Amino acid sequence: MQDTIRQIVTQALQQAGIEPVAFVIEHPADLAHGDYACNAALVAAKKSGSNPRVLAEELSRYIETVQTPQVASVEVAGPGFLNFYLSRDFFKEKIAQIPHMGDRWGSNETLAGKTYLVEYTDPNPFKEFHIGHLFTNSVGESISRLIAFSGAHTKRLCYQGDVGLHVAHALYGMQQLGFDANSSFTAKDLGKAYALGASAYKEDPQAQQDIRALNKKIYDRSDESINALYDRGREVSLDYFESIYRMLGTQFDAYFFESKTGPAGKEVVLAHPKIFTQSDGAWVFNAERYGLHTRVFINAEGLPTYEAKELALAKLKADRLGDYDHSIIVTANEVSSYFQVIQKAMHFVYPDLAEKTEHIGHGMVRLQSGKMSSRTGDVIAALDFIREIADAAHARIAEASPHLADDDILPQQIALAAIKYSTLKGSILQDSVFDAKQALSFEGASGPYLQYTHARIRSLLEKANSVGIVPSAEHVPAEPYTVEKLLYRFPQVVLQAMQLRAPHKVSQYITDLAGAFNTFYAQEKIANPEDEYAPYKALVSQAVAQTLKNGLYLLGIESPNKM
RNA sequence: GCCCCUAUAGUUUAAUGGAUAGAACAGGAGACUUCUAAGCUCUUGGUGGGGGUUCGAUUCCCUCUGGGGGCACCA
Repeated sequence: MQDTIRQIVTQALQQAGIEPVAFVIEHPADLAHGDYACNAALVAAKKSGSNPRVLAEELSRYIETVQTPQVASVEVAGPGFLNFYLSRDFFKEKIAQIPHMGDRWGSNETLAGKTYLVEYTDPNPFKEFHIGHLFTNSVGESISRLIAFSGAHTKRLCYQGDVGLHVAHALYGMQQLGFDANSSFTAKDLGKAYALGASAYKEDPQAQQDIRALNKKIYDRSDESINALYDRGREVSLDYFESIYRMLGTQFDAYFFESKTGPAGKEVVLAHPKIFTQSDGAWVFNAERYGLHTRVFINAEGLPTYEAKELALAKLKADRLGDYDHSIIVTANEVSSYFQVIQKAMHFVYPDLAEKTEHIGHGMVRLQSGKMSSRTGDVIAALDFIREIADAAHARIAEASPHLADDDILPQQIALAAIKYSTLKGSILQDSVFDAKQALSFEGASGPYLQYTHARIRSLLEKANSVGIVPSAEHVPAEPYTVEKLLYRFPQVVLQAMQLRAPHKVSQYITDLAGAFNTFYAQEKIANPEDEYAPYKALVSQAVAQTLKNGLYLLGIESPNKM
């Protein structure tokens, strides 16, 4: 459709004797400005120094002579926009297609034949899985789904730090708490042990020495009892993470561990003595000449740092997953400046991989009290957080829909919707302040609001069916409903969200759509067998439900049929 | 101190240099009492300060102020 309009405008420019210009055709945010708006006259007038309004009038005269079944009319508005209005038939035909396309409605083939890797979540074993990981997971999952929905073969990856000083902190804490490989401890205990070890490291010089020694033993696996404790702790931690991934609806295709990237990272750095240089006994990459920071890749003790490991990880991904076209890594933006250095170094070491690597540094989750820190144990565990909101959802269900009070997955579905929506409702690049009160609210622009609208349509369609209404586009009212004017835009929203890595384009759009539908619902009786338009209203409702479901899917949110 | 990001209504936020800065929550008013009220309608209220570029700036540039992140052997 956009191409058709582009063609019409291009021809009009030609007939008006104007040189081709780069113009934009977009959906105006305000429906009063038509279905498509074009700024060609503004651009062309700027170039020639003429009056954009006059030029637009001239173009519209040419455009009016072109007859197409989809375009109903064109008008000049504002400073010189050309606003196109689409025909009744266009909307009717579009809406009729949506239920047939089902779960594929809105998808595109832009990335067909390509393989994309998306790495996200990346929790560290032995540490708590907190709401920051929840944030990264929501972002990464949504981006993965947007990319897959654009036709790419998408592989989800998770990189977990199973070695390093943080593990030594945890093991030290476990020893202090009296745990051994045979004691039964939980992931929660590990979190406590970590906090204990971390503060001891900071405050007690002796503990610091012990922890450093422990760290070395973990690396070289020289102590049987420590190996056993480590192995058990790692297993407990990873099992715990796995249960969280299941709950969140993320299924990873491959896992990578720092215990594997470490040796490879050291090797690759030492293999490039011209790119990395020695400084104070450490191997560093001097990135200052590129306007970045110099960073240590192998420390003075000969151990590879995060930077070296990240370098090796890129290679490891290629080795294990075969040839890929693009690799996305989603993390919080606190590591963004390291990433620039790593990517610069990668540019020399693995130029082809560096080309294909993209880092997305999303905003940080902040508590009202300030930065969340797992070092001091000042974190909100993801599971506690989800549980708290699920409890609130359960209370709401018991009150509003008592017949569903025994449904044991619904509260969690609603809780996750609330969390994921609040994560993805705005730009992922901005920091977000964690507001418990807002997270517990299921009203207004929220995940549960969208789920509710979807569930209500499902039940409405059941009702319509029971009174013999079969959705169809046979009889349509003269004027399209507002929801119709929004529905056909969905594929374009999805494409834009994927290209901009901006899931909030989707959340914003389906929120608008739900709002428009709720207005429609309040104004029109749908399951009314007497109404000649009832089958069409049912069809429109069906299309809205499908669009909400697909949109929610792209945000990683489930769409229960009843709530 | 240096580098990067950032500042929109009381709060959470949207807006490839374009149309009357768009929503949600909170606040105020209301309708229906008919398909799920987690809903609907109306309403109060906003671009941190100062310059500049432009026909046009929330958007680009400079500066001041506030917030956040980072600044080599943690990840």
